[in-house]
Amino acid sequence: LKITISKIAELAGVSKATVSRALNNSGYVSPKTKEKILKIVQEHNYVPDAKAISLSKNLTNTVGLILPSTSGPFYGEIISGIESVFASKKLYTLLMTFGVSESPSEVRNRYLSLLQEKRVDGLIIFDPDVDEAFVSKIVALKYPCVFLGREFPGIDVDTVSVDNFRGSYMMMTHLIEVHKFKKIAFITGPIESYDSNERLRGYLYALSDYGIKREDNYIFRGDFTKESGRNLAEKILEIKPEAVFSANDEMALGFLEKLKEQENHPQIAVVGFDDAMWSKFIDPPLTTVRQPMEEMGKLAARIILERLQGNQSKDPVKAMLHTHLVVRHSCGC
Amino acid sequence: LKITISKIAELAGVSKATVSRALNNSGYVSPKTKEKILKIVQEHNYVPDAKAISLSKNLTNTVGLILPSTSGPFYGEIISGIESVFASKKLYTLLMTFGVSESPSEVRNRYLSLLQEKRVDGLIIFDPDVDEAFVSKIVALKYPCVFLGREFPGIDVDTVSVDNFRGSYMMMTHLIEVHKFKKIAFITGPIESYDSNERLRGYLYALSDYGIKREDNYIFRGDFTKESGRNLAEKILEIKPEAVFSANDEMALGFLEKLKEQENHPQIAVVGFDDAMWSKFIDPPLTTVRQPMEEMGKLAARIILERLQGNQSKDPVKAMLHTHLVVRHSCGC
DNA sequence: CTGAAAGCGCTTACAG
DNA sequence: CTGAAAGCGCTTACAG
Repeated sequence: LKITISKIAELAGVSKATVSRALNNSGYVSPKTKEKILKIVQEHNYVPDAKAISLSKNLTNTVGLILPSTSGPFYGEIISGIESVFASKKLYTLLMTFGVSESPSEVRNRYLSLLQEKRVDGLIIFDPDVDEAFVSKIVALKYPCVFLGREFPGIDVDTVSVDNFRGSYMMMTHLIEVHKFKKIAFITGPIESYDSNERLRGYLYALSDYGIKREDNYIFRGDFTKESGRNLAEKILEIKPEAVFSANDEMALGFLEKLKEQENHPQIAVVGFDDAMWSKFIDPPLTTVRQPMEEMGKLAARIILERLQGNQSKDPVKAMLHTHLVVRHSCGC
Repeated sequence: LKITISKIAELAGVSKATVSRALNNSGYVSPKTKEKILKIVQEHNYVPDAKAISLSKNLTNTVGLILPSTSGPFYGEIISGIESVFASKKLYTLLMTFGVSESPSEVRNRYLSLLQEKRVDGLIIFDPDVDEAFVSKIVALKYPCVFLGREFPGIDVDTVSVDNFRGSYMMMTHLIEVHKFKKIAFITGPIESYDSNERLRGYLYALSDYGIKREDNYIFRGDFTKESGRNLAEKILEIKPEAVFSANDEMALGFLEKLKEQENHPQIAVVGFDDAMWSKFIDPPLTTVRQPMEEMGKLAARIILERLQGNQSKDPVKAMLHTHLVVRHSCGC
């Protein structure tokens, strides 16, 4: 019943090797036999089994894409960036997302095993909290891998990250130069978040560069959830800031909502980071920093592609993409 | 260099078959030899090659997930629904999205070939515009396949869809019973959209059931984009409706934005469909209909799983999930 | 230009 | 309880 290369060979009166050559345009095949073979292939609607090809070539033409569970705004963009370069190259994407109930180490073992089982030819990994030890472990496997959203200066691995520091700094420049704000509160993300720390660093550097004294009680610790922005609102209002810079849009929204619930609430500028899908729709439309997630996906895909095509030994790519200030009305503009 | 089952067998002084049995707990292996084998496996960090297993078992443990390019609100939810049931079952997801520049037939051939190449064991397909002929073609391949968001009553195939008709009808009930509206305009999607047509059908049935005369000039043809909602606004306002029911949230938003730009604009109820990620954040928060996308993903995954476990011949599952009315303020509540 | 044969790394009757 | 052997469906030197 099942139609294989042997059947085709038999029907065409040639060997499997010749059929293989005809199908792959590899080696010489006389035009006549080739034509005959292709005709039979057509008639029987024969398509070679990818599993067999994979085994004999030791190549799956598949790369694993690892993303956090969050159905956040940008994961879709990363995916489309990647897919747009893979589709034309006959490369496939094996998607693995984190389960909410899984521990970080379970997740990591799960995606590590994709490589160990040789189920994929390489990996694109967006794992915000991964540690250097694990990255080194992955790298030791010698498969093409690119990490997204993080930098590992000491490790010989490809990374594509986003300039959080600079984005944050630009936002501060806007608040300070355009709006003349001096009393600017900052809401951080979780203490272990690399992104949050970079954004905080941008805030602090800008203050320093503009000669504004840093006040530690202007810095509030959130956890990236909208709730935390809400809960912090009261305490933040006590210091009577001119502006509140939140390390992400969610917390900015939480703060804004709580703010609007106060009667006679003060006019405070509120800005965020991420440019979430809804940021432009809220009231007032949120001034924020946009991360080039689609570009990130595209670049990662191109890097993997190049590695797959044999440039395994080239120097690691350490790319950092620029963020863009998105000025809307919540800053007072 | 590469460590295979043969090496392990050699090191353990047994045959490959025995190693295979020890690893898979298939057949009998004496505790002693099993222990010895497992120890060596550990030491050498041996992980069997998934490609080889796939070939010999003719099973990839992978299912293809086909989604439109749109990084829309619900695709993320579908994915997490699917992943949540696959992760624990050692099933993998091959993700394929539509390229914007691709023709529908190119796209379909691309995902059809996943099956023909035996790259996946089954398919979960969200292809809003697929035609019956193609569905039949897929079905003929005899692989487990479930179609999302559409029904094919005449075809022996699993489907998981959403009750657009009922969702639309419920919305109308709300507008008519709670708000006593009679003059309700409707904005459709593209004429060929199945979803749009079902939603329109709900609108028309409700009118009829409540004895409200249907006025054809209350129905406006949009194309699901925000722009089309905007562009239709002027014409819609001419008929002075009490409420505008848009076949999706995007167009409702477009209409709302245009409406708010008019000075002294009338108080018109505006409601949508989809419960997009941003719908609750806009001003006023949008009353809409929520589709249970995560559930959809979960159910599809469970169906595929069951088919994969051998219940290939069972009757096709024709599931239709309920939508939920999400009442916020844009309807006047 | 073509074929026989070995190989990719597993699994699985079958025989003992 | 274990091993020898065939098989999964391809590719690819090698020889001619």
